[in-house]
Amino acid sequence: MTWAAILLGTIFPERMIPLDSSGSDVAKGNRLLASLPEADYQRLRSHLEWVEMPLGTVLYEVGEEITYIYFPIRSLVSLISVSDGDTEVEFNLVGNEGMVGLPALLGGRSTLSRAIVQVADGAMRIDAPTLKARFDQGKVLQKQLLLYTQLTQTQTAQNVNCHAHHRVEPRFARWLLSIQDRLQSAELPLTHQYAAKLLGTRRATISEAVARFQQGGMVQTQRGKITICDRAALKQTACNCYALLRKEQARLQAISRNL
Amino acid sequence: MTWAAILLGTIFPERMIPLDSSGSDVAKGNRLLASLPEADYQRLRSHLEWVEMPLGTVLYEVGEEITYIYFPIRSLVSLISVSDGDTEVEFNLVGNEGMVGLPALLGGRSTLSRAIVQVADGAMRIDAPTLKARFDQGKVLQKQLLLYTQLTQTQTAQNVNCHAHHRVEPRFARWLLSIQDRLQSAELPLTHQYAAKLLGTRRATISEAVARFQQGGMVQTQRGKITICDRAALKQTACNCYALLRKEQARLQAISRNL
DNA sequence: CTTGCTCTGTACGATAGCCTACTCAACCAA
DNA sequence: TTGGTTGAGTAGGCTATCGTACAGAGCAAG
Repeated sequence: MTWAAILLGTIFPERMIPLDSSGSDVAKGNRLLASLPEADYQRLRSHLEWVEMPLGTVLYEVGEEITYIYFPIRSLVSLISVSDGDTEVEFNLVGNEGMVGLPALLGGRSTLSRAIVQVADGAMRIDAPTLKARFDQGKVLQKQLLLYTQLTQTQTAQNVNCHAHHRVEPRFARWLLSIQDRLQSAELPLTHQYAAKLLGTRRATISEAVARFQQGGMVQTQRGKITICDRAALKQTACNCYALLRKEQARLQAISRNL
Repeated sequence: MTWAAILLGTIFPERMIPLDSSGSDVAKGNRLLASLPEADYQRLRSHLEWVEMPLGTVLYEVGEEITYIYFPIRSLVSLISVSDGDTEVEFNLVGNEGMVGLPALLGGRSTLSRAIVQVADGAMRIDAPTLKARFDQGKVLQKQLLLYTQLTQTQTAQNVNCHAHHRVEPRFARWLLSIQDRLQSAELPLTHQYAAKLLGTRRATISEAVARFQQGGMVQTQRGKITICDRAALKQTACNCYALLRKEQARLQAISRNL
């Protein structure tokens, strides 16, 4: 972001929201923002600012006060639980369907997890206290964000089940699918090392799974990139956590739309 | 519950709240209720009704509308995620520090999990729409329940980590400790079979772990019962998820008290 | 074109936890 | 006392995954 843009942003904050090729509001690229009632959205709009998020950016750290809330657009953010030193796992994945920074709304200010950019691009961000103030007014905005809270809770719970009962291969397949859903692209920029870390397993195990997927014609790979070729076959391989969560997400979003 | 009690309850609902030996309100045996501002609590009081909960009672089922919200007292409720047929895992454990039925407040009405009584005794319950109406008024009641929501989210996320990285033995040790915390009793009524199901493992694996605990003098066992003898040693064996969550729980409860 | 770094393919031994299944012990009811 | 039921100890073979490790391949910078 240039200094000019920052200055413009200060004086005319809405100028900071870039327009996409069709001239429409890029912020609507986040489906959670897009689904807000237009009046609520307009009230928030001037507080939203576009930020670029390079790979590996830490949006909040364990125990650190959350100052901004992010609505990813074409980017992907992993929520990671850390226990002993370097043992991490992803327990939630946020793309254009959600937001990062819920603990700020729930009142805890910080949390035991880390939010880190897994696929680089941008997000709309908003000052946490500002959004919290709107949230605390109740109304539809609050109800929608609470439904999103329930969705993340459900996803996390399903991940417990998945880690307890499902083998790496189906879990990995599910994970690839859920990334594709959030990115709306078949090219997933990830290294085996990184995937292993997020899935809580070894790199070698991931490499072996990738090899099998490739043999089955489900994916193609290049260095640092996995491209999904056969979504249907991958769904067959994935555990049914995938289907269950998709359905539940649809249900909750339907409630959200009818508020 | 006798018919007389039910009738009394209908006419004078507060009569259904039993008094403990010291003559004080049993409902305060639930710490979440006890921590509410006295005014909020008094407004809820007449809607709260005491229920006995035998072992195995299902408080809500997968996909089923949640009609009551429960505040356990001397009882323990497991929240269970189900995927394929009979593969289950506990992703959260609720005792006198919490409540069962959050999805009713968050707006989803139902959820993908099951709530089942793991240690029998009682609970105060309230009609879900009634509590939701109070909740939707905002204020301190809402803020406290949202903080509790964050706590459960954190616990669930930690469980993902725990299942991904920790062996059965430390996980089991942690689980025993967290049960004791919630029951405030060293005698834990559980069968190996049941523990195995909740921890997502085999009965034999639990039996072996119990044998080792017993050899180390940490627990004593009788048929269907595990008694904790040496809490300190058990803490040594448990993974540090235990310590992490205890600390976070204390932090969130401190915020809650100062609202 | 070389150098160096990161990503990936693959291998081998070790093992925790799985599946199955049999036996014995505790408790309950008749 | 007896018989039935449920909980607990234990065992043998199996395998997915781990830990570690090494070598080749892609890519960027000099």
